[in-house]
Amino acid sequence: MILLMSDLEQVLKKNQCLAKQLTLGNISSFEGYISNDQQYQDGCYIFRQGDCSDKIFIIKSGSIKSFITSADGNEQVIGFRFPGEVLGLDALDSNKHVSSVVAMENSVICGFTRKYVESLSLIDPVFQKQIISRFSREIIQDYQLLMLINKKTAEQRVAIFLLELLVRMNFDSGQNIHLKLSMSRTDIANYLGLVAETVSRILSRFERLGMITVKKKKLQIIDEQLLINYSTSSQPSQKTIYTATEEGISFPLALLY
Amino acid sequence: MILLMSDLEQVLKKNQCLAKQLTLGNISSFEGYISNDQQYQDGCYIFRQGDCSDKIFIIKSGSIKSFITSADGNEQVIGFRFPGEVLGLDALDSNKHVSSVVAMENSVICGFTRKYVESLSLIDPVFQKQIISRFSREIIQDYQLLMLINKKTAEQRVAIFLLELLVRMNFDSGQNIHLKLSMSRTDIANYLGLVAETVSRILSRFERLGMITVKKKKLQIIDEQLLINYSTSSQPSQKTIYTATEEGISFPLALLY
DNA sequence: CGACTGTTTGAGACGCCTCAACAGATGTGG
DNA sequence: CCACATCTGTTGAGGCGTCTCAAACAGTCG
Repeated sequence: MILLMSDLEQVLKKNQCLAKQLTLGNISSFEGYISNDQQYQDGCYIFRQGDCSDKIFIIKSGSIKSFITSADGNEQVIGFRFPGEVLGLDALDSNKHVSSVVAMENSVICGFTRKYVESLSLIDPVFQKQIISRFSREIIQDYQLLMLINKKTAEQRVAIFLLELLVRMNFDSGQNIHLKLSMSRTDIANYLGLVAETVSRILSRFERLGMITVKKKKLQIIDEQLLINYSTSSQPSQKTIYTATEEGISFPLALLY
Repeated sequence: MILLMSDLEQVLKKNQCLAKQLTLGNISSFEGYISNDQQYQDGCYIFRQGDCSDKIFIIKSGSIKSFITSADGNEQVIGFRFPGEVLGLDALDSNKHVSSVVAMENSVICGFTRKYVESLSLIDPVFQKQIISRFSREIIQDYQLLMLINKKTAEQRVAIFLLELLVRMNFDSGQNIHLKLSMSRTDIANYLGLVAETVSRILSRFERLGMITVKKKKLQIIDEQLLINYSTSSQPSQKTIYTATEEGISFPLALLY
């Protein structure tokens, strides 16, 4: 029994690093403890819906989209993920992925087996807490997306989407923020429950209104406050207060609350 | 250290019961290991959005709805839950509920503290596995609801909703199934991204077509196969195959795949 | 250079929402 | 017991937001 504990304690050391990694997104300095570290080209699949797999993944660089496909071939984009974020939590029930994940640009992603995650969770309370938090946040994000699609107009959805991108990509608020839309108009539309034409029209409208400039995949935020106003239904001139939380999980979607 | 382990082993016994409970939904026979066991009247809140709490709950009898409220007062029904299902997983990130949960009829619900859950997870691999599976399923359910709202017509949504109810309430397939709609038309509509009038109209239409009968909250399924056909977009006469999974997590929503 | 994909813009159609009126059930007070 | 209010659910008419369809343009690749 004592032998067992000493074994565990060895693994524990590794864990706390992984726990930190999950917490801080400070990924590159924990190479030694990561099993697979792999580069994916633009358009390559990390995994596909139906794949039997017990891995979860953390994005180190790049960006990916995840989506589910229905029997009739319909695709539903579930979300876009950026460095520091986790993939594959949906497979931990049946060891089968229910979504597909594809790189939107050249990306580096590392994976952990389910067994690894479970073992670490059993040993390290901090790591366990982190995993549970990740799950919980994933659920919260889904809730917010649900309300976005169900209750907001097309304009509001696009405005909120842009604001979400801003914080997910860790930009500071400020004037003239440049960001790259790594996903296509079709993907954005699908994610927001719209069609590509509607997204295009609204982006053009926002540009005419002086809120943004768009040129292909290059997007510049000119007037963030105006964008925030557009994202809220009623008062276009009210001040919106950011409820700052420990991590940038959902600042702009938090506008929904 | 040995003392510690013996302490843990004591708790372990309890755990495996709780693990079973989570697995099988065979709830009533594990009274001794459940902390709080509480009765809620129709319309009473189990918890409210914003409540600081670290509890998760399991429904023993009755039915509940969970929803989130936006800043402008908009409500979005997230889901309906029935006996054996879990509530409150969204609070395990920040120890603050992001959704509200209210009983739709007199219900019995028991709660566990986060600490309890975490401790058990650390000790009992089976329990830990169960908790992770629950999280994973919650995410999968959200994905499916997303696709439902984003990609299906109003008729399909209602058809799928009825089929989902059927399996969630553990009815066998068959002719002339009676079930009770414990939620209001407004709640159904909100859940499906519609308005109450649309739901009412579609239910009436389904009745005219001989698929169901509705009288207030009493609903009878006359022709389940026809309902299944309606839930799929294209071919109204194709045979739909149920992919049977271990537990009734999402049979009818699985029609989406 | 042509073929192809992704994006933009316009015109028209349609599905669902909005608004309104009504019916049925339930509860309350006289 | 009835009159009245209230609440949920039903049904109809009209309006609007988004989709559909179509065309043109830009960028990329062979």
